[in-house]
Amino acid sequence: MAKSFPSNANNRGNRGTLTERAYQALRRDIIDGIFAPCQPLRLESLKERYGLSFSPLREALNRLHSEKLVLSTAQRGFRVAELSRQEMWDTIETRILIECEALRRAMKNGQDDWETQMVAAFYSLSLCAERYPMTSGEASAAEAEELEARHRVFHCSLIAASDSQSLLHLAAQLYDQTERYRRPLLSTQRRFDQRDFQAEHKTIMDAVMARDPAATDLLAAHYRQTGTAIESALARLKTEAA
Amino acid sequence: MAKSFPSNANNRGNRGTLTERAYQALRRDIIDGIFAPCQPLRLESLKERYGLSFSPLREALNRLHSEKLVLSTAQRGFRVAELSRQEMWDTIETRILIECEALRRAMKNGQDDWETQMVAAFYSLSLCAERYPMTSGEASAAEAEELEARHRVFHCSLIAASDSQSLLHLAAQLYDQTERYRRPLLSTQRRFDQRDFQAEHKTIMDAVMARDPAATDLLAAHYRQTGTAIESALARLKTEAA
DNA sequence: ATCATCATTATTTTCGAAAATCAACCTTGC
DNA sequence: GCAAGGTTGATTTTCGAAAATAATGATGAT
Repeated sequence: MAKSFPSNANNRGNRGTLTERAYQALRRDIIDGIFAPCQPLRLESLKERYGLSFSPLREALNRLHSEKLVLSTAQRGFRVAELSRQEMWDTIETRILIECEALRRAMKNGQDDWETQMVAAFYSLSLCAERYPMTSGEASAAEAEELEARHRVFHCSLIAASDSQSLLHLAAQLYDQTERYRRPLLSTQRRFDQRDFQAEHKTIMDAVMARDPAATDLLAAHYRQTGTAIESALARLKTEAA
Repeated sequence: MAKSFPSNANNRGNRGTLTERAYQALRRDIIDGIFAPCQPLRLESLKERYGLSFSPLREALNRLHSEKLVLSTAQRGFRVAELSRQEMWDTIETRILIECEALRRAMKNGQDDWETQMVAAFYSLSLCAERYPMTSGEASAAEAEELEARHRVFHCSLIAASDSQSLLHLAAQLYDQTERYRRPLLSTQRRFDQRDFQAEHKTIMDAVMARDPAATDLLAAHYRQTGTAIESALARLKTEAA
């Protein structure tokens, strides 16, 4: 069939090691906001929290550092990276630059199996989106995580046929960096919102399959729209908190 | 005056730690080809070679992994990443995409201090280039390293006034990844070749300062030309070896 | 001879203690 | 009162040994 999708965050082949577990756990806790931005991550308390020793924790933290989720200063340890609207938009715009170029190349090179993967990924995402809570309550963490995963696969599939490994690598990297911003959006959204998003995804996919050059514009607009949605979700959360 | 230039490779603030030393030493040895591509990097032998313990070595190797200089597989340790013409060109083209966009933005936003930095960086690079051996012999490792450093600062200064941190970050990242390919070029070049390069640099800088939109084309051409020069330098080295 | 199984060796990964470093507080002298 | 210097305590960083895992080679059965 086709190769699996690249993933900077996960595919490091370290599935079984404690370092990998530490990495996954820390990453989730940072993205879910268990650790607040700028909060220092003391080795001693992490050791206790996860029941691990220094070595795997340090290694995981270093990995998160290279993904810009944590900051580190020599001899003063690690702390959670801050979030800012400005950084979010900066990353979104760079993502647009990278992914639109990758998309152009994918549309040029893509064959049957690429299109097949895309359709499959879209369908898989649809199923997940339709399971979202209708009106009341928040989506569970597991639901949000599954949606996030399929969403990732879908966006990755759009550009998968690009001939450039480095573009795909950077796209994955930037996807990971924006996940942290997307999370509050996912947990507050309802099935209703998901349908809007899916409609956009469908429009983009159709344009891509038709090799319509305007597909890149649709993709860019989609990302900017997501950015705006995140901003209002954050505003909403802040209002509720107050 | 102005802020220092960003550098993914070095600026991690870990100056004094053993991890930092391990990182620098390993990086140099990989780039200089002391360790051949695909060669496994056994912890035990590295420990002996550098007189360090596991922890700093592992940390350094993980860092090099995220810079794509080494590969790692769970429970099977690390090995030097391979080199390929295809990967080189892929990286060069991506670099062009990123840097040209960054350059456009820099030309839009740049003020006096940006131009000043650029002129300074160019001059500093010129001095170094003029010290290169005229005809006979190879450039020393120290000479090549110094040239590389100033070259980096110059290219970084061109785009420094871009308003996007993420673009600058990616540009630095890609610069680091291409350094490994550039090295054989630097050690075989003579002052003669350096003058050609400096002429190109001058042309680019002048176009940039004049806010000429064609500056991006010049920059792209420069990188592609470098790629071609690397290819022929490699061919030459292979012929000499045989 | 071929294959599977087990023991041995090589190597990575993990641990917890020891050393090094930094921040804060507390003197002491002026 | 206040700066200089020193001491304590908290925290990171480093180490080398121990545990875990993969690779190699040997043994025996089919």
